[in-house]
Amino acid sequence: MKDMPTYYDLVYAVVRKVPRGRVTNYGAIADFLALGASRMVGWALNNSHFMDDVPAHRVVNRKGELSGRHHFATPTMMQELLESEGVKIEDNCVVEFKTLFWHPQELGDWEPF
DNA sequence: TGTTTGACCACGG
DNA sequence: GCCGTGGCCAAAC
Repeated sequence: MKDMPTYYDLVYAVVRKVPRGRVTNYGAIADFLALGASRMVGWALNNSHFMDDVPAHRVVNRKGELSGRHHFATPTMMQELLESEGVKIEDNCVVEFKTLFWHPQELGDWEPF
């Protein structure tokens, strides 16, 4: 683990800011953080497994599909977590994803720390 | 040190 | 509206 601040921390911070019962996608985070590469968000979330306060289950791909469910402890845990927050999941896709979609820019001015 | 891959997205056909 | 291709940056091999 590293202490030096990286885009990981920014991704983690943004994901933590995601309101409960709301979901976002990699592109939004990548665009908000100006990473220029959505793949990095996925990589960051991959390391987020070591974090407890990072609700990675609220992050889905642009299609609203739970692309990362396979990376969780159990493939169904991600869906269970989302449903537990009031987010309906059907066929591994977020129902009304377009409506439940949340953009980090909604925070306006935010502080990673 | 160069190649490959990765929880992706945008664009074009 | 679906499928194929390119691009993006970073880490692992």
